[in-house]
Amino acid sequence: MTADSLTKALDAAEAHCLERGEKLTPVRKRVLELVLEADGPVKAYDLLEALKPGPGSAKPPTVYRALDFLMTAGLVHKVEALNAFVGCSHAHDEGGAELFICSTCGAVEERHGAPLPMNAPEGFMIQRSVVEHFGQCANCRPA
Amino acid sequence: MTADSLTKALDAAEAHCLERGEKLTPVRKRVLELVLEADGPVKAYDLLEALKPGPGSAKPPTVYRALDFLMTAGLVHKVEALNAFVGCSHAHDEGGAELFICSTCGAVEERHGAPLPMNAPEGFMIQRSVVEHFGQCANCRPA
DNA sequence: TCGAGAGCGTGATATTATAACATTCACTTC
DNA sequence: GAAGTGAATGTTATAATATCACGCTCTCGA
Repeated sequence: MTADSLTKALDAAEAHCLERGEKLTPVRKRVLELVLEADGPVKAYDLLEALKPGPGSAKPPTVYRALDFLMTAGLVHKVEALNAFVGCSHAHDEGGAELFICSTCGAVEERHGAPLPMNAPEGFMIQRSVVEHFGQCANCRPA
Repeated sequence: MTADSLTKALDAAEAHCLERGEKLTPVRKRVLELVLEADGPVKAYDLLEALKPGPGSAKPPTVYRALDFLMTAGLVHKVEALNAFVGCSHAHDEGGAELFICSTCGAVEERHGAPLPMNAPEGFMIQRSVVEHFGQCANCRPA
């Protein structure tokens, strides 16, 4: 992501939060920036390290709170199978996304409107879905 | 699960392992039994507690090794979003299952042959998929 | 001014998982 | 049978992930 598009994404995120009546505080903004800058899924403790250059600040709760906020706002997704987080450039309020994660280069593609399962158990009411596909993206695919 | 069907499931699991040229050792069998007995997803450290009544044995690697073996054999699945494990009554060698987990009673339904995503990125080759749906099963669904 | 609530700092601790190395045991090969 | 081999397990320690609990400092409005 270029510095320019990063700035734009952060501005858009800020606007998105304001619409929701919430604030993208400096800590939250910095965490979102770090997640968006990364090439792939980022670990919470790597974010923590990256935040450290501040004074004594940056303990685990700081980064987990920011991530919770960003997830609730739909700006970041958690990759459950990796215990890692990815940025979501186009904020959306729906919960679920379908993630395609390249195991080689780490690139993550996000899709929405996943086809809902044809074969859910009778009467099962879905509230939240986790859908993560791991494999090789077009670039990394063996010839 | 009744004691009878549990016994049958364990026997079937043993046969399944033998077909694969592997052994369902006592530790592995006991872990599988505990997972199958549970009403829903089980945590690794709960299994560890349940194994303890043996002498000094049962340290974390014991249960994680057994779980790895059982997952590889297709006898157990990991629920990534919960860091928990569920038994799979009908062993199968394919990797992926689609899980429906009731957040109220903890019941887990498993389906295979999930509808594959219509909208995968061009050229993306899927190797492993994690598909977990959380919600209310027919019994727990509010009226 | 003052209370209320959100956000954050801080220290401690809980939970989940793996690394690294020693031991045991069944099996085979001499 | 003795010695070698490999899979499984035991054992100690530690890494990695996540949350709790408490208190401070703002801002905002009554």
